[in-house]
Amino acid sequence: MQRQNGVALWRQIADRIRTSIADGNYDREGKVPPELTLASEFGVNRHTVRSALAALAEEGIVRAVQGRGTLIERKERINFPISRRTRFTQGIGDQAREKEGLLLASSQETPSPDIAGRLKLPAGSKVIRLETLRKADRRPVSRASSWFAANRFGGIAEAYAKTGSITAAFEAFGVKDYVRAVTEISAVHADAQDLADLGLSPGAIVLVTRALNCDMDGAPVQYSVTRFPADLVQFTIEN
Amino acid sequence: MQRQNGVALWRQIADRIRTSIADGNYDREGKVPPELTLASEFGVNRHTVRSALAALAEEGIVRAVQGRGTLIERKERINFPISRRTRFTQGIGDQAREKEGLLLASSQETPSPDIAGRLKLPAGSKVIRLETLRKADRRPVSRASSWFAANRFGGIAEAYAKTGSITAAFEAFGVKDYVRAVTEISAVHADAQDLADLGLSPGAIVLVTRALNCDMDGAPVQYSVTRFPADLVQFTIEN
DNA sequence: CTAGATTTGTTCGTATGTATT
DNA sequence: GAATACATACGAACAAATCTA
Repeated sequence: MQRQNGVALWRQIADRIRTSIADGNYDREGKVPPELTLASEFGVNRHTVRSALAALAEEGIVRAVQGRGTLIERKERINFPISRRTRFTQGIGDQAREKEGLLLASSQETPSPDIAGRLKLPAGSKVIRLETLRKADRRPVSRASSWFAANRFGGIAEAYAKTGSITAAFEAFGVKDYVRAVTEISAVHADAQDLADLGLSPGAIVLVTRALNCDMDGAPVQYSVTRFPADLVQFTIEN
Repeated sequence: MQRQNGVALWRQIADRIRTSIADGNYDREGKVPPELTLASEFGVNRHTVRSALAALAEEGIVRAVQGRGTLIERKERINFPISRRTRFTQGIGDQAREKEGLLLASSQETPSPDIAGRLKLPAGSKVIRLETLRKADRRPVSRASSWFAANRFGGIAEAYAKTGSITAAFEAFGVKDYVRAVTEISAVHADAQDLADLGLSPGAIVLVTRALNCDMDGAPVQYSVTRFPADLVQFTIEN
């Protein structure tokens, strides 16, 4: 365990305990080992372990009870399958009881060269941008920016706001079906926006997907950049 | 930019600049904006920005030159395609000149329930574990633990050590072809092992894949957990 | 039920790292 | 580079809640 490298010891330890919980290492007992045990395992003071556990308690992952120990409140990650037929709501399935899709903002704008290229738009085209937030069981699980060709999908913001579903909104525009063409996955540290929107703390990890959806004629209909809290989400690709 | 959250300001800023570089935001100039510009952008003191840039220089990402500015030395991420026919060496393709595969260690052991289940092994079976490190242009790009059924692949460690390729090693055991059945992707903070093996600094992000390969009869032949430095690697899924 | 062992909660003090001016 | 304020980390000791024999 290193010191003096810009990341506080207690946060490094919090990260390791969080991973251990997600990996199911403490499933037997349903609680984390005692503070003194963890302290000697990590070779640090008990105060440092306590700071780490306090951070995890803040995140709702554990709950400390005097005399009993530190109980695990929430452990598994939500799994998102990625396939040709990726659908957000279906993907979550029954991994969460309450599912919510919010439209944060929408606007019409001139696309960046990158986005125009991905959507194969002719020069001078406009796009509609949707900013959306998805929650599962009250917790934010994704924050997406999506772009659509304005001439084909004018008014999609209203359709999404009404239904809370991209699939339903597409149907209103005659797109009965669509498929995921490409997905890029990377991971970065949460930025200020992520901290606010996804309710994360600095140093948290965000999984970023850049995805292109096409209609059944192979024409791009949606390009989106979605950010997921990495401690809550993983992806599965089945071939 | 938040303080008091376990991650030093200079490291948060280093992370953001690193991401900006990887996203190509400074491609125009080939260098990072002046320290005073960055300082006012992030709302911090110039000393703090200097600490951040010093850390990035330590990682070999930038190089400060007095009078000229802070030049970008290395920027793009390596892209790994994930598909039914995922092959490591082919995947890198011509994104790197020098490619290297090292066998760090190998052993025969009793599998954990998780691993026995993934490989569909009968109770009491043994497995062979391979610890491998891959480099591209001298930099470590992945660190893998792989498990194989011992009764079918006894001696695969030697075959891998000789060829540096799983595909070649499989051929020696009569597995002419294999396919990727499932890939799980998640992201965590680098642990002590990652810091050492992948040459990362604390707080760095590691992309973790858990992959199952099957032979053409659909029988599992390899389960592996691979860790990639997130600032160097991204994944692409084409459907 | 009591007594002792376990485990978390709290309060001192001291030294070092971080960030600003 | 120096001075200052705050955050981080360690150590020792004791208090309070819970469990166990």
